[in-house]
Amino acid sequence: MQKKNVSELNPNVSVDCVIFGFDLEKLNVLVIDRGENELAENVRLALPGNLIYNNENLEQAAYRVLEELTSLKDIYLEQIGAFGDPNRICKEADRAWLKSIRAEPEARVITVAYFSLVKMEDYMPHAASFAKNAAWIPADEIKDLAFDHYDILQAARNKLKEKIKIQPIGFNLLPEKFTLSQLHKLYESILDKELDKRNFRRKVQKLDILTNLNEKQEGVPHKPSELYKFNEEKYQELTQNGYDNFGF
Amino acid sequence: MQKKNVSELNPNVSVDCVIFGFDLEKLNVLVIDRGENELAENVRLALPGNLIYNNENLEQAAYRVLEELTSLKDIYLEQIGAFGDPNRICKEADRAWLKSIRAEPEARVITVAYFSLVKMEDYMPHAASFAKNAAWIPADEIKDLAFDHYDILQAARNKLKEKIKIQPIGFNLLPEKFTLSQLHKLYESILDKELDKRNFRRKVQKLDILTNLNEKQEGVPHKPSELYKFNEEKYQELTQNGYDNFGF
DNA sequence: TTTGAAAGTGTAAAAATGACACACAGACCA
DNA sequence: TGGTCTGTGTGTCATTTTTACACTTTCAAA
Repeated sequence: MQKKNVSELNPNVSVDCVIFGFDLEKLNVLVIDRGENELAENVRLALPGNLIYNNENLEQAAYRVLEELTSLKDIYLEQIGAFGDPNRICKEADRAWLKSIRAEPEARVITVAYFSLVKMEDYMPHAASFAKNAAWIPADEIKDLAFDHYDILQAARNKLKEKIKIQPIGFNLLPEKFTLSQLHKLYESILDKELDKRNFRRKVQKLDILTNLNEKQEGVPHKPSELYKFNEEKYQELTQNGYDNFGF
Repeated sequence: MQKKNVSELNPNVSVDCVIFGFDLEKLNVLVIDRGENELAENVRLALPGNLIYNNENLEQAAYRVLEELTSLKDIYLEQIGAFGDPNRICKEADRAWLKSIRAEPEARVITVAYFSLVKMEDYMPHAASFAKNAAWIPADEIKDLAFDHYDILQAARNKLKEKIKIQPIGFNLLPEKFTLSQLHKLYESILDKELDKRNFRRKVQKLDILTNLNEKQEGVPHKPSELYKFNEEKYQELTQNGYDNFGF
């Protein structure tokens, strides 16, 4: 057997990324539009992903995919799990598309999915770096995706839901300065249920991980809201001292 | 490229299983002893696992590994995640061992780990079916394992810990009839902390998923305990009606 | 019959949760 | 300039949940 070149692509393992963003109204997902050619409407969209290189680990591969697409680094990233149904590449359109780009639609590919949380303001469609074939789509409006990516998306949403009950990772989706209402809406979007305003605020206050910036929103046609930022130091302090309950 | 035989082994993807058992005292893990030849003490033990076949999905592969080893079917099984560090096969002893069984220690293998929960009584060392090179080892006594299996074991324990806070999967580890004390000890083993006896019992009672069998332990040198069984119907009923809180 | 060992049981204080309604500040418009 | 619109921000009470804590019971074995 020939000596392997360690930096070649592994034909059997890919990573896919569910990249979440929050537009202060609802949860969005960054998807790739593969274009109209021979592709039915419902599978034009796919999650960004790629085969891994033999010399990188899975998480590195996910970061690479993310960075190649968005130029963003230091992003919150977490593994969802592996998806490896032998029939996950069963849609005819997917097979055709694969053939067009790498000519091995018969290969068994298992994929390891990651979800990442991005401040949408850092990667908006009008930015020069925004990939031409990428788009933010509201998570609720996605009805189908290529391959098994719709399943992966649902798994990602569930994982995010569970995770945010335990850790305040939601702050990765918000701008540096945000209002309590925005935070509130974020939790409602992720948990997919209404939360009582006053009870929500009480709970957040008790967590004691927000700093009031003593600034107000400007230009809004109503009473301006106070702005807050996430206080990472305080959070670290709390968790290191064994604080446990960031649950919602 | 030659036509692929779908039932061949995929050289790049394996599954490994963390099989938990509970001896009514502590949590145990089923490990494979690879024997003394050229292997340092700390890496003689490994998790059961194998390469996947190209025509089976990941979960099927995990069930296959489990059944090949224990002859057990219909076991609780859940994915932990994928582990794919390029250096996960770095220990010299592991490379030597791999060479001895399949001669491709250079191949990049990512593994998808599962944990499963087994009633230990169904698979005890003295049974005819018990694999000669397998052994139940108390989870706390395992200090190292082959490859990255020690990391996988820790991930499995964490996953189990999180899961049991949400769902009463612990019953998969107990015999059909069990005492509240045994259940109590199980939760303490998994959560790795003491739980107040009375508070624990009160909580369990409120879950209302146990049936009192109105039988007592026999032959114990102290007040005999009442025996209970897990009431699956009641559990299904509760969960389907949106009951949510099986937390500990 | 005594001893040892685990089973089983209740209460009170503190904390967390859930339900609920109105005054306020600014923008905009007539 | 006064009125309207819109989202912001705030407190309380009843209920449930959590936590901490100690003694009596039952059986086997000595």
